[in-house]
Amino acid sequence: MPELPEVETTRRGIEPHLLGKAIQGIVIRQPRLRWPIPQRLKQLLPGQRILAVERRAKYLFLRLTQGTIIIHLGMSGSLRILPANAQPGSHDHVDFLLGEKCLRLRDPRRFGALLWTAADPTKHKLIQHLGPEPLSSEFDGHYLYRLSRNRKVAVKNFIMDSKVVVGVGNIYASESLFRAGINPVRSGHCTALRRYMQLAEEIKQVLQEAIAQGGTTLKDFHHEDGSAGYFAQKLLVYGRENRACLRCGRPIVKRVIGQRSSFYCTHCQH
DNA sequence: AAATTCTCCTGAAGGC
DNA sequence: TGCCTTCAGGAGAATT
Repeated sequence: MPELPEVETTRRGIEPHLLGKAIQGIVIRQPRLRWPIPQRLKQLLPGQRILAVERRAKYLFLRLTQGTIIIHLGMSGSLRILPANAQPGSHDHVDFLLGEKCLRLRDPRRFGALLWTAADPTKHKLIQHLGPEPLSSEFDGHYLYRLSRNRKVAVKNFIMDSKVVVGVGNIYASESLFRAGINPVRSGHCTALRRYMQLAEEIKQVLQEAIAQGGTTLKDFHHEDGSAGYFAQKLLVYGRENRACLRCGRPIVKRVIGQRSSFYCTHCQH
């Protein structure tokens, strides 16, 4: 399930294969993703060059000569660079043809999106209301503390709210809360500044470490060449229900918070 | 306004 | 072995 580190890993993986390349065409085998893939891309794309490959939150931008392609990988999406004639599998929905190579979008669960905009993509309706990037200087403990004053939701839900901060999905929320010693159920407004200071730092650290490891491969995530990420081996609480807490040895608890499974240590996290 | 619930979809895993 | 059920999950939309 691609979270921010996996999307950034994907971006870094595909970027060198795409920069400056001309798109010769697009093959859409299955247009029904989260939103229909615009069919006019078939006319729009041929001849355009890819000028930049950027990321904002979990969205990827392919900046073209005219306009920008916006891609979201949903929870099972992946992008790979393949020979143009590679046989497509059943969930390989889209190919961008780049001469001898192609950029292929696979998304078995089809929660992802592939859109196009002529305007500034950061002003796009899906993008413009997003909170700050977690790795930016704008995001810190003071910021979290300030925004949380009237929020009664669990701190885990609070940091997973993309209007608060982007890119903190279920896995990394659990991990950063464990590292910061905060019980995920604790309500946002009952969490002190010094706790938010540490939490913000742990979020930055866990995301940076995951990017350095090439992302977390649990089920669906693979690199642009099909290889796996290694951060799963560094997870301290996620998926470790009933196993010993790596700090105190007591069993890790699994509980559903806001419709999402959360893993934590009731002894180490308050 | 904030918080919760619903929804999209398919593969994996568990029960019988 | 195979069918059936349940679960996972990002995030917008709908609802309370």
